[in-house]
This record gives sequence, structure tokens and C-alpha cells, in this order.
Amino acid sequence: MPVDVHKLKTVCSSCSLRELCLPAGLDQRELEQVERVVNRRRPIKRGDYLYRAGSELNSLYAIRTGFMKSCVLHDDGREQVAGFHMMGDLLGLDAISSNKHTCDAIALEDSEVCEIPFVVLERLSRDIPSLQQHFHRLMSREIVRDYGVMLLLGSMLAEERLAAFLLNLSQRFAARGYSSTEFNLRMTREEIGSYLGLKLETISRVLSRFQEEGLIEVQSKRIKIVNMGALRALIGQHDCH
Amino acid sequence: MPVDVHKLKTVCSSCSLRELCLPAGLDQRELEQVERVVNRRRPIKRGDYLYRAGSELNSLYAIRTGFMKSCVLHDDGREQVAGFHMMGDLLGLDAISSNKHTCDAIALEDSEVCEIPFVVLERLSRDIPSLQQHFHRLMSREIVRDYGVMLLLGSMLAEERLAAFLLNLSQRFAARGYSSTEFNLRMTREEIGSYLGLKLETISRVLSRFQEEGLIEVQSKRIKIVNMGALRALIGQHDCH
DNA sequence: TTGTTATTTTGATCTAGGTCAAAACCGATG
DNA sequence: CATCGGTTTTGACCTAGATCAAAATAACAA
Repeated sequence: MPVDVHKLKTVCSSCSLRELCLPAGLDQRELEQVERVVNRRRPIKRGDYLYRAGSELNSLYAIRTGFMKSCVLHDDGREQVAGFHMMGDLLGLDAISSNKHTCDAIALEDSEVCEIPFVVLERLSRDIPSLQQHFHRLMSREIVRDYGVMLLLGSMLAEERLAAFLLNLSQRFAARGYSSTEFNLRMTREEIGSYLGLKLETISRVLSRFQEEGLIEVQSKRIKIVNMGALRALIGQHDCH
Repeated sequence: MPVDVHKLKTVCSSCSLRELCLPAGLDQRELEQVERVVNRRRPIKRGDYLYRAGSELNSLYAIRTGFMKSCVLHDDGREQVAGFHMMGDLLGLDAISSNKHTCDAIALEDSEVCEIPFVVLERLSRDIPSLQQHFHRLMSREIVRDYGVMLLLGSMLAEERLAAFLLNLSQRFAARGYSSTEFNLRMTREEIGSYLGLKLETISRVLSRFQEEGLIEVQSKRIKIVNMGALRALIGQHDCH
């Protein structure tokens, strides 16, 4: 099936795979190849697993629509949310090292993903240098993100963590063309707490405090950022002696 | 940015790059190519920076000998140790995403690294599939490690964190042919604390407690693990209701 | 709509780990 | 080998956030 570049771009962006496709000059043929790999879609119902820790790595998944979380599991049943993922994010990178997924990926709302068979991606990225580069950058970006989470968990106060969390969401929504100041949380207070290393009551309390102080407006899952600057100022203002 | 592996053999052992070379069949010519890339050595004095956050990515670095830490920096000067790295670990992976290093890498003792120009590695890994695979696995392994740290920081008690830390060191020493039960820490209590999201006094206290309980013997930086099993049992025994 | 369950808020209390302070220790350097 | 700055240990006390509990609210299925 012949495809013109313009259409392909549309297809790709409609697939929300700005992440995977676009960047840097792929020529006609390359785009076709990439498209073929990326085309299998798969819907995931809210609450369903995209994959589970321990299961075999077959594909990476790019989120087309929806919202997901990934959870690291501890032997004793404790679980820790390692990340929240939305349109355009690529999931499953952790599984490459051992060919087994090391965390669960669960849909927080009805979602759709593009399935990308990993072996095919690996082969393609040998033939298409710009794809290879892009893939490397994506893995590296995940590592950078992880370092940010470590910083957050290791040395920030509850208020700072939550401010950072809200600002991060805001930014990511903005980058996808949604409002940076009004959005609703797809996850529960408990899930936020798990991600931030805090308990759900603390999340609730800090959100309330933020509201009292006029930084945000909250009504259950609906968030409106009222004073972005003050929220930013909260981070990293820890008195250092 | 760190990563450790255990299998290696002759060819690259001189460079201690069991990490980068070996896995899966490289033929004669390929080995030579890889060796050429990996051959530039560079000594780093204790306390010196291998690279700094913000500096341009030129090379990745594999540690030949010595011990290093990487630190994420917060705007306000707070710093968080993101990892400790030893022989065979590969550093700099975080820099690929933006072509700038996102953390400092500092030698904790006189060390030597192999410098691996990233563009060359990228080119080579297109030509040598097994190298490509290995490189992907290394990046992925770093992500898995990061998830482990998140779990630790997000949901473990001080004792569990320190037990996990000691066991991890023990394991990594063992994988490199050193004693798994006796080693000395190259980092200060403060650096351990930063890594584990605790204060140095807490590290000191918990180490003392472990000694009282007969789990380990400590004399300043010298550690002897006396009861490995009990140490293991400490992790993940948190009463879950 | 109503009943049912999950989620959220808020208050009262508790505690793991932080903070402050001081002494002991260690290793490098002259 | 005495000295000096950087670690480490230990104690006394304090606080951010956890825990426990209960009410209020939202989500949802019948």
C-alpha cells in the first residue's frame, strides 16, 4: 500500500507517536517500515493490565490514548508506583535487560496502545540511524526521569513533592496540547502517595493546604492551578544552612 | 548510568569491560573494532570529577578500577547521590537524551575509566547486532536499578534500606571476585545517607544496631557481614496488615 | 432513583527519623 | 608523632508525616 509522506505524518501523529516516528528525517521508505511496525493497536480497559511483572518481553508499547501507571512490586506485597504514563509515552523499556517485565503496567482509564514488537524495532533501528538515535534518547530520557524521582523521594518535603508532581503533570498536559492549568487526575490519592513516597492522607492534607493558600483549586479529582509561580517557588526553597 | 554484569573473559578483561565486549559472538574483526573504541584510558584522582552536570556528552565511561558516585543536583544546592559505581559499570547513559550530562560523576578513590566516544559506539552498534543488543540491555538494566531505588526510597524503613544497600554491595563485590562478606565502604555515612534518603546519624545508628544484633561487624569503613541470612530477612518483612 | 462500595477529607495521636550538640576517632600532613 | 580537619558515634530532644478513626463525598450498578 503506497503512502505519501504527508499522510504518514498524519497517521503517526494520530497515533500520538510523535515520540517514535517523527523526529529527524526519515525518508519515504523508512517511514513505511516504521509505520508497519507500529500499527498494531490494542485497547486496554480501565483496571486491566497491559503487562505484568515477570511476563516475557514481546513488545514495547506506546500509549495512543488514555492513562496508565507502572508499579514495582516488593516480595511482601508492598507496591510502589514507579510512574504515570500518558499519550505518547513508551512503556516496557525496563524489560529489555532480562527479557522479562519487571513491573506491572495498569490502565487508569480506558486506553489504547500501539504495540511495537521489540525485535522488529531493534532490527529497524540498525537500518535507520535516526530511529536508533531516537530510541537511545528515549531510554536515556527514562533514566533522567528516574533520577528526578530519586531526588524527589530522597530529599524533598511533602509539599515540595506534591508541587513537583502537579507541575510535572501540568507540563506534560501542556506538551500534548491540553490545558496546563486545569486537568483532572486519573489516579487516586493513594496512587499519588505511592509514587511520592507519602500516605494518602498526607496527599489529601497537602492538597487542602495548597487550596487554602490559594495555589490551586481542588474538587476531588479536578485540579485547577491558580498560582503556578508560587507552586514553582515551593520547590527547592528548602532553607539550607 | 551505572550497571553491573558478571560474565566476562579474556579479551576485554584487560580493560575490565566485560560489560561492553563479550556477550554473544563477536568475531575477530568485530572484537578488534570494539577494542579500538574502548581503548582510551583515563585516570581520575580521588575527589575529581569525571564529568559535571551540564557538560556536553562526548563519551560514555566504563570503570576499570576504583569507585565513583553520581549525584543529581537540585537548584538550591541540595544534592542526591543517585548511585555508586565500581569496576565494570558504565557511566553517562543519562546524558544521551539531551547530549548533556544531568549529574556529576565523582571519584571516591583513585580510579581509572575507559572512555568510549558515544558516536563511535552508536555507529559500531549498528554494524554489530550483538553489541547493539548488549548496549540496549545495559540501558535497560540501569532503568531496572532505578526502579529498585525508587522502591527503596518510597516504601522501605531505614533498617531495610541499609540492609538492602549492604546486600547489594556484597553481591556486586562477589560478582567481581571479591569477598561478599568483608569489604570496605568507599563512601562516607553522609553519602550513604544521601543515596538512601536518610541522614548520616541515622546510618551510623542503624549500623551500630546491626552490630549489636550480630548481623555485621563495623569499624568505621570496614564492614564484615556476619549473618547474611538475617540481613536478607530484614528486607520485606514489614508487617502488612 | 437507591443502595453499595471506593475514595476523600479531617481530626487526634503517635513515632521513625531528623536536628542539635558534643565527644571520640581517624587519617593525612608538616 | 603531634596536629588539624574531616568523619563517626552517641545522646537528648523535636517534628514531619504516619497511623488510627470516623465522617463526608463521589462513583456506580441495579
